[in-house]
Amino acid sequence: MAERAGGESLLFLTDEQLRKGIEAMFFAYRGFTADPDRILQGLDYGRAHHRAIHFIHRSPGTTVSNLLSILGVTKQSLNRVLRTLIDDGLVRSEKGRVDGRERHLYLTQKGEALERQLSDAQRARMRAAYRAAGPAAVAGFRQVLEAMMDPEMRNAYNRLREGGA
Amino acid sequence: MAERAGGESLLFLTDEQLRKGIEAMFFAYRGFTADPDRILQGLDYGRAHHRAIHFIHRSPGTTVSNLLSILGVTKQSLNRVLRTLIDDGLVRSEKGRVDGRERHLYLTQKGEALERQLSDAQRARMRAAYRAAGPAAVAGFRQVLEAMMDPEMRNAYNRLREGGA
DNA sequence: AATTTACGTCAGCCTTGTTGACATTCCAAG
DNA sequence: CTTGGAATGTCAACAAGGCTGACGTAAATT
Repeated sequence: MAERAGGESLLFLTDEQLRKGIEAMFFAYRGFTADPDRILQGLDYGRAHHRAIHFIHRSPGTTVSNLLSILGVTKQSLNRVLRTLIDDGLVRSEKGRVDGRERHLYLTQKGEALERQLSDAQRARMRAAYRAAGPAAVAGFRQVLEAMMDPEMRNAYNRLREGGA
Repeated sequence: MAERAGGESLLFLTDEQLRKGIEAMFFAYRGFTADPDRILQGLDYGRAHHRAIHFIHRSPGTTVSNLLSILGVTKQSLNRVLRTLIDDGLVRSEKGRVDGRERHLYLTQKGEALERQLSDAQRARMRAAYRAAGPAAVAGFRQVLEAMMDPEMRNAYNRLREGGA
């Protein structure tokens, strides 16, 4: 069943194959977050702090509303996280000079240090997985993930790709 | 930079490439859960209910502790979710006949109906992504995800692969 | 001057994770 | 048989981190 006129096999689109993909996403995501989670527990931080730190590191000087649209949470939720990071001296918030309503966010040295610790751990796992799977598999991995995103998120993702703050 | 003696490019292991992979996982996972989340909101259920329903459907008659090891949460946390599903008539819990301590879990017709609704939505997105990326990309996708799992989770994943309760 | 935008904050709610305490059941050793 | 330990499942209470709604302030825009 499921050979196309053109001869292209569509077996990879069976419900069974799709279910395997769904379960793979579930289990892999657990691995993906496991190492940072381990580091964060015991500090008083959680995954939400990690996400904020990652994207501030990624785009230094980014504004609060920028971060909101990337993280897809409410400002109240983000604010709670940001508050603790600022109070603990990991993040610096700077009033915008061109537009005084905006707050620009930066990691302090201490913040950068934690970011490095977290991303080192996460990259190590990613690197091992990439190395085990090989470059062709990695290309496919990225292709499928991109196709799985909401269009909005794909835009955010690609905007990040292009670069800076 | 980074050509190997053997000639195999290692450019796919740069920190930049790894970071892109990390961000892709983050954004893709959001898409991955978006459709079921939308369905569940308004019913009184959340992602935890979805996970329980998925794996009970997958392995009818599975025990609570079985489910615990797959989901990786505490039994107390799972129990609350299970409680509401049983009370609402989506899941049936049956005392084990060989070992009376165990409870075997099954979806009712109503439970199967919700399962179908949820997995249809999730599969539709997955199918679209798979189709857009093509079979070779899908193979790579699965390879990388498997390599990313904790060994324990990879075992759970593969045990599921083989089949039944 | 009036409105809109960006941000912060207070209050309260929900889901879903956690621990601790406890009941039930099975099994094995005394 | 009985007793104790291990496995299993339930109840209670708490914490993190989502959410909404309401409100305040400062800056920009009209």
